[in-house]
Amino acid sequence: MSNKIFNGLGLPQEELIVFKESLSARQLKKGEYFITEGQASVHLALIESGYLRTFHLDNKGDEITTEFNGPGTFCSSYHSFYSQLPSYESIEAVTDCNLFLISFPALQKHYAHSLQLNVMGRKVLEKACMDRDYFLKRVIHLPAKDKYEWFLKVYPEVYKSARLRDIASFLGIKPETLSRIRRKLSLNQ
Amino acid sequence: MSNKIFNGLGLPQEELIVFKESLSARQLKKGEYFITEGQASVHLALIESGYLRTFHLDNKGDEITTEFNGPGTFCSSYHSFYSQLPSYESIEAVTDCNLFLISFPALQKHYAHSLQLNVMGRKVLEKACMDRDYFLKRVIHLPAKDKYEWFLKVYPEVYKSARLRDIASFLGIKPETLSRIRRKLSLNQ
DNA sequence: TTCACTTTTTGACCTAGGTCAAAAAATCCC
DNA sequence: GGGATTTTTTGACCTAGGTCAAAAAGTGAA
Repeated sequence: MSNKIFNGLGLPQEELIVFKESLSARQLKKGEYFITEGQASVHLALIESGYLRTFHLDNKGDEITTEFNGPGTFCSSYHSFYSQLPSYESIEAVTDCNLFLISFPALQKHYAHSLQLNVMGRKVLEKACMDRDYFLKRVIHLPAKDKYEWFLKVYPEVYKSARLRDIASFLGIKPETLSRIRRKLSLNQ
Repeated sequence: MSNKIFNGLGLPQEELIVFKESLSARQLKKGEYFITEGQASVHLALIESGYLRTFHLDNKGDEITTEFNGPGTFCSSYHSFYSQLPSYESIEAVTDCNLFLISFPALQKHYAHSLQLNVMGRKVLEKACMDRDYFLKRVIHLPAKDKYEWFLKVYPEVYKSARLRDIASFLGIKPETLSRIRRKLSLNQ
Protein backbone atom coordinates (compact mmCIF):
# COMPACT_ATOMS: atom_id res chain seq x y z
CA MET A 1 0.00 0.00 0.00
CA SER A 2 1.25 3.36 -1.19
CA ASN A 3 3.85 4.48 1.32
CA LYS A 4 4.68 7.74 -0.40
CA ILE A 5 1.48 9.33 0.91
CA PHE A 6 2.13 8.19 4.47
CA ASN A 7 5.75 9.21 4.66
CA GLY A 8 4.69 12.75 3.77
CA LEU A 9 2.77 12.95 7.05
CA GLY A 10 5.88 13.30 9.20
CA LEU A 11 4.78 10.75 11.78
CA PRO A 12 7.43 8.60 13.47
CA GLN A 13 7.34 4.96 12.35
CA GLU A 14 5.62 3.56 15.44
CA GLU A 15 2.86 6.16 15.45
CA LEU A 16 2.36 5.69 11.75
CA ILE A 17 1.70 1.98 12.20
CA VAL A 18 -0.93 2.67 14.85
CA PHE A 19 -2.49 5.44 12.75
CA LYS A 20 -2.72 3.22 9.69
CA GLU A 21 -4.73 0.66 11.64
CA SER A 22 -7.58 3.17 11.88
CA LEU A 23 -7.72 3.72 8.14
CA SER A 24 -10.04 2.01 5.72
CA ALA A 25 -9.59 2.07 1.96
CA ARG A 26 -12.29 3.41 -0.33
CA GLN A 27 -12.59 3.75 -4.08
CA LEU A 28 -14.73 6.33 -5.86
CA LYS A 29 -15.63 6.31 -9.55
CA LYS A 30 -15.62 9.63 -11.38
CA GLY A 31 -18.86 11.41 -10.53
CA GLU A 32 -19.49 9.57 -7.25
CA TYR A 33 -20.02 11.58 -4.07
CA PHE A 34 -17.79 11.40 -1.01
CA ILE A 35 -19.86 13.88 1.04
CA THR A 36 -23.47 14.87 0.38
CA GLU A 37 -24.94 18.19 1.52
CA GLY A 38 -27.16 17.80 4.56
CA GLN A 39 -25.35 14.80 6.02
CA ALA A 40 -22.73 15.13 8.75
CA SER A 41 -19.34 14.15 7.43
CA VAL A 42 -18.11 11.21 9.46
CA HIS A 43 -14.84 10.61 7.65
CA LEU A 44 -11.73 12.51 6.80
CA ALA A 45 -10.11 11.31 3.58
CA LEU A 46 -6.43 11.07 2.81
CA ILE A 47 -6.23 11.06 -0.98
CA GLU A 48 -3.95 8.42 -2.47
CA SER A 49 -4.83 9.15 -6.09
CA GLY A 50 -7.37 11.19 -8.04
CA TYR A 51 -9.05 14.56 -7.53
CA LEU A 52 -12.06 15.69 -5.53
CA ARG A 53 -14.23 18.77 -5.95
CA THR A 54 -16.06 20.55 -3.12
CA PHE A 55 -19.13 22.60 -4.01
CA HIS A 56 -22.35 24.07 -2.68
CA LEU A 57 -25.42 25.74 -4.16
CA ASP A 58 -25.74 29.53 -4.11
CA ASN A 59 -29.04 31.32 -3.55
CA LYS A 60 -29.90 31.02 -7.27
CA GLY A 61 -29.35 27.26 -7.13
CA ASP A 62 -26.11 27.34 -9.12
CA GLU A 63 -23.21 25.12 -8.10
CA ILE A 64 -20.22 26.98 -6.68
CA THR A 65 -17.01 24.95 -6.65
CA THR A 66 -14.81 26.01 -3.75
CA GLU A 67 -12.01 23.45 -3.60
CA PHE A 68 -10.09 20.94 -5.67
CA ASN A 69 -8.07 18.40 -3.68
CA GLY A 70 -5.45 15.99 -4.98
CA PRO A 71 -3.06 13.20 -3.95
CA GLY A 72 -1.32 13.50 -0.60
CA THR A 73 -3.83 15.96 0.88
CA PHE A 74 -6.62 15.51 3.40
CA CYS A 75 -10.15 16.21 2.30
CA SER A 76 -13.45 16.64 4.08
CA SER A 77 -16.05 19.27 4.66
CA TYR A 78 -14.00 20.99 7.37
CA HIS A 79 -16.95 22.69 8.96
CA SER A 80 -19.02 19.54 9.14
CA PHE A 81 -16.19 17.26 10.16
CA TYR A 82 -14.95 19.38 13.05
CA SER A 83 -18.39 20.38 14.29
CA GLN A 84 -20.09 17.08 13.40
CA LEU A 85 -23.03 19.12 12.10
CA PRO A 86 -24.72 18.52 8.70
CA SER A 87 -22.57 19.63 5.80
CA TYR A 88 -23.53 22.67 3.76
CA GLU A 89 -21.44 21.38 0.88
CA SER A 90 -20.94 18.25 -1.20
CA ILE A 91 -17.74 16.58 -2.37
CA GLU A 92 -17.60 14.72 -5.68
CA ALA A 93 -14.91 12.70 -7.46
CA VAL A 94 -13.64 14.60 -10.51
CA THR A 95 -11.66 11.50 -11.56
CA ASP A 96 -11.56 7.94 -10.21
CA CYS A 97 -10.10 8.13 -6.68
CA ASN A 98 -8.40 5.93 -4.12
CA LEU A 99 -8.90 7.21 -0.60
CA PHE A 100 -7.98 6.21 2.91
CA LEU A 101 -10.65 7.14 5.44
CA ILE A 102 -10.48 7.78 9.16
CA SER A 103 -13.60 8.32 11.25
CA PHE A 104 -14.11 11.32 13.51
CA PRO A 105 -14.15 9.28 16.77
CA ALA A 106 -11.02 7.36 15.75
CA LEU A 107 -9.17 10.59 14.98
CA GLN A 108 -10.24 12.12 18.30
CA LYS A 109 -8.98 9.06 20.12
CA HIS A 110 -5.58 9.43 18.49
CA TYR A 111 -5.49 13.16 19.24
CA ALA A 112 -6.19 12.50 22.91
CA HIS A 113 -3.18 10.20 23.23
CA SER A 114 -0.61 11.20 20.68
CA LEU A 115 1.37 14.41 20.79
CA GLN A 116 2.90 13.64 17.40
CA LEU A 117 -0.48 13.27 15.78
CA ASN A 118 -1.51 16.66 17.14
CA VAL A 119 1.63 18.11 15.66
CA MET A 120 0.70 16.54 12.33
CA GLY A 121 -2.89 17.82 12.57
CA ARG A 122 -1.63 21.27 13.41
CA LYS A 123 0.73 21.31 10.46
CA VAL A 124 -1.94 20.15 8.04
CA LEU A 125 -4.18 22.93 9.32
CA GLU A 126 -1.39 25.52 9.16
CA LYS A 127 -0.95 24.65 5.50
CA ALA A 128 -4.69 24.68 4.81
CA CYS A 129 -4.90 28.04 6.56
CA MET A 130 -1.99 29.52 4.63
CA ASP A 131 -3.37 28.27 1.30
CA ARG A 132 -6.72 29.93 1.96
CA ASP A 133 -4.90 33.03 3.13
CA TYR A 134 -2.90 33.20 -0.06
CA PHE A 135 -5.93 32.68 -2.28
CA LEU A 136 -7.86 35.33 -0.37
CA LYS A 137 -5.01 37.81 -0.25
CA ARG A 138 -3.30 37.37 -3.58
CA VAL A 139 -5.61 35.66 -6.09
CA ILE A 140 -9.28 36.36 -5.58
CA HIS A 141 -9.10 40.01 -6.62
CA LEU A 142 -7.01 39.58 -9.73
CA PRO A 143 -8.65 40.17 -13.14
CA ALA A 144 -10.30 37.05 -14.58
CA LYS A 145 -7.49 36.25 -17.02
CA ASP A 146 -4.81 36.42 -14.31
CA LYS A 147 -6.87 34.18 -12.04
CA TYR A 148 -7.13 31.58 -14.78
CA GLU A 149 -3.40 31.69 -15.45
CA TRP A 150 -2.76 31.23 -11.74
CA PHE A 151 -5.08 28.22 -11.81
CA LEU A 152 -3.23 26.63 -14.72
CA LYS A 153 0.03 26.91 -12.81
CA VAL A 154 -1.26 25.64 -9.45
CA TYR A 155 -3.70 22.95 -10.66
CA PRO A 156 -2.21 21.66 -13.92
CA GLU A 157 -3.77 18.23 -13.36
CA VAL A 158 -7.22 19.46 -12.44
CA TYR A 159 -7.29 21.55 -15.59
CA LYS A 160 -7.13 18.35 -17.63
CA SER A 161 -10.14 16.64 -16.06
CA ALA A 162 -12.45 19.25 -14.50
CA ARG A 163 -15.35 20.84 -16.37
CA LEU A 164 -14.89 24.40 -17.56
CA ARG A 165 -17.88 25.56 -15.59
CA ASP A 166 -16.48 24.16 -12.34
CA ILE A 167 -13.15 25.85 -12.89
CA ALA A 168 -15.06 29.07 -13.66
CA SER A 169 -17.12 29.00 -10.48
CA PHE A 170 -14.00 28.14 -8.48
CA LEU A 171 -12.44 31.34 -9.82
CA GLY A 172 -15.61 33.35 -9.28
CA ILE A 173 -16.27 34.00 -12.96
CA LYS A 174 -18.93 32.87 -15.44
CA PRO A 175 -18.36 29.95 -17.85
CA GLU A 176 -18.93 32.28 -20.80
CA THR A 177 -16.18 34.56 -19.54
CA LEU A 178 -13.76 31.66 -19.03
CA SER A 179 -14.54 30.33 -22.48
CA ARG A 180 -13.71 33.74 -23.98
CA ILE A 181 -10.47 33.89 -21.98
CA ARG A 182 -9.44 30.48 -23.28
CA ARG A 183 -10.05 31.55 -26.84
CA LYS A 184 -8.03 34.71 -26.36
CA LEU A 185 -5.13 32.76 -24.80
CA SER A 186 -5.14 30.19 -27.64
CA LEU A 187 -5.11 32.96 -30.27
CA ASN A 188 -2.08 34.57 -28.59
CA GLN A 189 -0.11 31.59 -29.98
CA MET B 1 -4.62 40.15 34.99
CA SER B 2 -7.58 39.47 32.73
CA ASN B 3 -8.56 35.84 33.29
CA LYS B 4 -11.47 35.83 30.89
CA ILE B 5 -9.10 35.63 27.93
CA PHE B 6 -7.13 32.77 29.41
CA ASN B 7 -10.05 30.64 30.48
CA GLY B 8 -11.26 30.72 26.89
CA LEU B 9 -8.16 28.77 25.84
CA GLY B 10 -9.37 25.49 27.30
CA LEU B 11 -6.08 24.67 29.00
CA PRO B 12 -6.16 22.79 32.32
CA GLN B 13 -5.18 24.97 35.29
CA GLU B 14 -1.65 23.63 35.71
CA GLU B 15 -0.75 23.98 32.06
CA LEU B 16 -2.22 27.46 32.00
CA ILE B 17 0.06 28.59 34.79
CA VAL B 18 3.14 27.33 32.94
CA PHE B 19 1.93 28.85 29.67
CA LYS B 20 1.35 32.23 31.27
CA GLU B 21 4.96 32.36 32.46
CA SER B 22 6.09 32.60 28.83
CA LEU B 23 3.88 35.59 28.11
CA SER B 24 4.94 39.21 28.21
CA ALA B 25 2.51 42.11 28.22
CA ARG B 26 2.62 44.77 25.52
CA GLN B 27 0.60 47.89 24.90
CA LEU B 28 0.05 49.48 21.50
CA LYS B 29 -1.34 52.95 20.86
CA LYS B 30 -3.76 53.35 17.98
CA GLY B 31 -1.72 53.54 14.79
CA GLU B 32 1.33 51.71 16.16
CA TYR B 33 2.63 48.63 14.34
CA PHE B 34 2.81 45.15 15.82
CA ILE B 35 4.39 43.57 12.72
CA THR B 36 6.20 45.43 9.94
CA GLU B 37 6.49 44.06 6.40
CA GLY B 38 9.95 42.65 5.70
CA GLN B 39 10.72 41.63 9.28
CA ALA B 40 10.22 38.08 10.53
CA SER B 41 7.47 37.97 13.09
CA VAL B 42 8.95 36.70 16.31
CA HIS B 43 5.84 36.91 18.47
CA LEU B 44 2.35 35.60 18.47
CA ALA B 45 -0.10 37.94 20.22
CA LEU B 46 -3.08 37.01 22.32
CA ILE B 47 -5.33 40.06 22.27
CA GLU B 48 -6.67 41.15 25.64
CA SER B 49 -8.37 44.31 24.38
CA GLY B 50 -8.48 46.38 21.21
CA TYR B 51 -8.42 45.60 17.48
CA LEU B 52 -5.62 44.92 15.03
CA ARG B 53 -5.61 45.23 11.25
CA THR B 54 -3.47 43.11 8.90
CA PHE B 55 -2.63 44.56 5.49
CA HIS B 56 -0.19 44.42 2.60
CA LEU B 57 0.49 46.48 -0.51
CA ASP B 58 -0.87 45.37 -3.89
CA ASN B 59 1.04 45.82 -7.14
CA LYS B 60 -0.29 49.39 -7.49
CA GLY B 61 1.01 50.24 -4.02
CA ASP B 62 -2.45 50.41 -2.44
CA GLU B 63 -3.04 48.97 1.01
CA ILE B 64 -5.19 45.84 1.08
CA THR B 65 -6.61 45.04 4.51
CA THR B 66 -7.03 41.28 4.91
CA GLU B 67 -7.88 40.75 8.58
CA PHE B 68 -9.34 42.41 11.63
CA ASN B 69 -8.60 40.71 14.95
CA GLY B 70 -10.20 41.39 18.33
CA PRO B 71 -10.16 40.39 22.00
CA GLY B 72 -9.66 36.72 22.85
CA THR B 73 -8.07 35.83 19.50
CA PHE B 74 -4.50 35.13 18.50
CA CYS B 75 -2.86 37.41 15.97
CA SER B 76 0.31 37.28 13.94
CA SER B 77 1.41 37.09 10.36
CA TYR B 78 0.73 33.36 10.14
CA HIS B 79 2.97 32.81 7.19
CA SER B 80 5.90 34.61 8.76
CA PHE B 81 5.40 33.25 12.25
CA TYR B 82 5.22 29.60 11.22
CA SER B 83 7.96 29.80 8.62
CA GLN B 84 10.08 32.38 10.49
CA LEU B 85 10.62 34.12 7.14
CA PRO B 86 10.21 37.89 6.60
CA SER B 87 6.59 38.97 6.66
CA TYR B 88 4.89 40.13 3.47
CA GLU B 89 2.29 41.97 5.52
CA SER B 90 2.08 44.50 8.35
CA ILE B 91 -0.17 44.56 11.40
CA GLU B 92 -1.32 47.85 12.90
CA ALA B 93 -3.38 48.80 15.95
CA VAL B 94 -6.80 50.12 14.88
CA THR B 95 -7.50 51.12 18.49
CA ASP B 96 -5.32 51.14 21.63
CA CYS B 97 -4.47 47.51 22.40
CA ASN B 98 -3.35 45.34 25.28
CA LEU B 99 -1.56 42.22 24.11
CA PHE B 100 0.14 39.20 25.62
CA LEU B 101 3.07 38.01 23.54
CA ILE B 102 4.73 34.63 23.25
CA SER B 103 7.91 34.11 21.24
CA PHE B 104 8.26 31.48 18.54
CA PRO B 105 10.92 29.44 20.41
CA ALA B 106 8.92 29.53 23.64
CA LEU B 107 5.81 28.29 21.86
CA GLN B 108 7.75 25.50 20.16
CA LYS B 109 9.13 24.42 23.53
CA HIS B 110 5.62 24.18 24.93
CA TYR B 111 4.42 22.28 21.87
CA ALA B 112 7.21 19.74 22.27
CA HIS B 113 6.17 18.92 25.81
CA SER B 114 2.49 19.54 26.22
CA LEU B 115 -0.22 17.50 24.57
CA GLN B 116 -2.86 19.91 25.85
CA LEU B 117 -1.16 22.88 24.27
CA ASN B 118 -1.03 21.05 20.96
CA VAL B 119 -4.74 20.42 21.26
CA MET B 120 -5.27 24.13 21.92
CA GLY B 121 -3.07 25.13 18.98
CA ARG B 122 -4.89 22.75 16.72
CA LYS B 123 -8.30 24.08 17.78
CA VAL B 124 -7.24 27.69 17.25
CA LEU B 125 -6.14 26.73 13.75
CA GLU B 126 -9.31 24.77 13.07
CA LYS B 127 -11.30 27.90 13.87
CA ALA B 128 -9.02 30.17 11.82
CA CYS B 129 -9.33 27.74 8.93
CA MET B 130 -13.09 27.53 9.15
CA ASP B 131 -13.42 31.32 9.31
CA ARG B 132 -11.35 31.74 6.16
CA ASP B 133 -13.30 28.95 4.53
CA TYR B 134 -16.59 30.62 5.29
CA PHE B 135 -15.44 34.02 4.07
CA LEU B 136 -14.05 32.50 0.89
CA LYS B 137 -17.05 30.30 0.23
CA ARG B 138 -20.00 32.37 1.32
CA VAL B 139 -19.03 36.06 1.48
CA ILE B 140 -16.41 37.10 -1.02
CA HIS B 141 -18.61 36.72 -4.10
CA LEU B 142 -21.70 38.46 -2.73
CA PRO B 143 -22.67 41.85 -4.21
CA ALA B 144 -20.96 44.78 -2.50
CA LYS B 145 -23.98 45.79 -0.42
CA ASP B 146 -24.46 42.27 0.96
CA LYS B 147 -20.78 42.01 1.86
CA TYR B 148 -21.01 45.25 3.81
CA GLU B 149 -24.12 44.08 5.68
CA TRP B 150 -22.33 40.84 6.56
CA PHE B 151 -19.43 42.91 7.85
CA LEU B 152 -21.69 45.01 10.08
CA LYS B 153 -23.09 41.86 11.64
CA VAL B 154 -19.77 40.06 12.15
CA TYR B 155 -17.55 43.01 13.10
CA PRO B 156 -19.87 45.49 14.86
CA GLU B 157 -16.99 46.83 16.95
CA VAL B 158 -14.53 47.24 14.10
CA TYR B 159 -17.11 49.21 12.18
CA LYS B 160 -16.97 51.88 14.88
CA SER B 161 -13.23 52.48 14.78
CA ALA B 162 -11.82 51.38 11.44
CA ARG B 163 -11.44 53.72 8.47
CA LEU B 164 -13.94 53.35 5.65
CA ARG B 165 -11.19 52.67 3.16
CA ASP B 166 -9.79 49.80 5.22
CA ILE B 167 -13.21 48.21 5.52
CA ALA B 168 -13.62 48.69 1.76
CA SER B 169 -10.35 46.98 0.85
CA PHE B 170 -11.14 44.18 3.32
CA LEU B 171 -14.36 43.57 1.38
CA GLY B 172 -12.64 43.92 -1.98
CA ILE B 173 -14.49 47.06 -3.04
CA LYS B 174 -13.45 50.71 -3.58
CA PRO B 175 -13.94 53.37 -0.89
CA GLU B 176 -16.15 55.37 -3.25
CA THR B 177 -18.41 52.36 -3.69
CA LEU B 178 -18.62 51.75 0.06
CA SER B 179 -19.40 55.41 0.66
CA ARG B 180 -22.30 55.20 -1.81
CA ILE B 181 -23.56 52.01 -0.17
CA ARG B 182 -23.54 53.71 3.23
CA ARG B 183 -25.53 56.62 1.88
CA LYS B 184 -28.07 54.29 0.29
CA LEU B 185 -28.44 52.32 3.53
CA SER B 186 -28.91 55.49 5.60
CA LEU B 187 -31.58 56.80 3.19
CA ASN B 188 -33.52 53.52 3.50
CA GLN B 189 -34.42 54.71 7.01
C1' DT C 1 -23.96 4.69 -35.05
C1' DT C 2 -27.31 7.23 -33.46
C1' DC C 3 -30.20 9.94 -30.51
C1' DA C 4 -30.68 12.42 -26.21
C1' DC C 5 -28.49 15.18 -23.14
C1' DT C 6 -24.85 18.04 -21.33
C1' DT C 7 -21.31 21.31 -21.91
C1' DT C 8 -18.99 24.85 -24.35
C1' DT C 9 -18.87 28.57 -27.55
C1' DT C 10 -20.40 32.71 -29.71
C1' DG C 11 -22.89 37.10 -30.34
C1' DA C 12 -25.52 41.17 -28.80
C1' DC C 13 -26.44 43.74 -25.13
C1' DC C 14 -26.37 45.45 -20.10
C1' DT C 15 -24.96 46.77 -15.41
C1' DA C 16 -22.32 46.79 -10.97
C1' DG C 17 -18.75 48.67 -9.63
C1' DG C 18 -14.35 51.05 -11.03
C1' DT C 19 -11.92 55.52 -12.28
C1' DC C 20 -10.80 60.27 -12.01
C1' DA C 21 -11.25 64.69 -10.17
C1' DA C 22 -12.82 68.01 -7.09
C1' DA C 23 -15.45 69.53 -3.00
C1' DA C 24 -16.64 68.71 1.80
C1' DA C 25 -15.79 66.82 6.23
C1' DA C 26 -13.02 64.94 9.76
C1' DT C 27 -8.69 64.52 12.20
C1' DC C 28 -4.30 65.82 13.71
C1' DC C 29 -1.01 68.47 16.03
C1' DC C 30 1.58 72.78 17.23
C1' DG D 1 -8.29 76.73 18.13
C1' DG D 2 -6.61 77.08 13.42
C1' DG D 3 -4.13 75.68 9.50
C1' DA D 4 -2.33 71.43 7.31
C1' DT D 5 -3.26 66.87 6.16
C1' DT D 6 -6.01 62.90 5.60
C1' DT D 7 -10.34 60.81 4.72
C1' DT D 8 -14.88 60.70 2.90
C1' DT D 9 -18.34 62.16 -0.27
C1' DT D 10 -20.19 63.36 -4.66
C1' DG D 11 -20.65 63.64 -9.71
C1' DA D 12 -19.65 62.27 -14.52
C1' DC D 13 -18.13 58.83 -17.05
C1' DC D 14 -16.18 54.06 -18.34
C1' DT D 15 -15.28 49.09 -18.66
C1' DA D 16 -14.73 44.18 -17.18
C1' DG D 17 -17.42 40.90 -16.80
C1' DG D 18 -22.38 39.43 -16.41
C1' DT D 19 -26.82 38.08 -18.82
C1' DC D 20 -29.64 35.89 -22.18
C1' DA D 21 -30.34 33.13 -26.06
C1' DA D 22 -29.07 30.18 -29.61
C1' DA D 23 -25.71 27.36 -32.17
C1' DA D 24 -21.98 24.05 -32.00
C1' DA D 25 -19.35 20.54 -30.00
C1' DG D 26 -18.85 16.66 -26.77
C1' DT D 27 -20.33 12.52 -24.28
C1' DG D 28 -22.49 8.40 -23.37
C1' DA D 29 -25.85 4.73 -23.27
C1' DA D 30 -28.39 1.50 -26.09
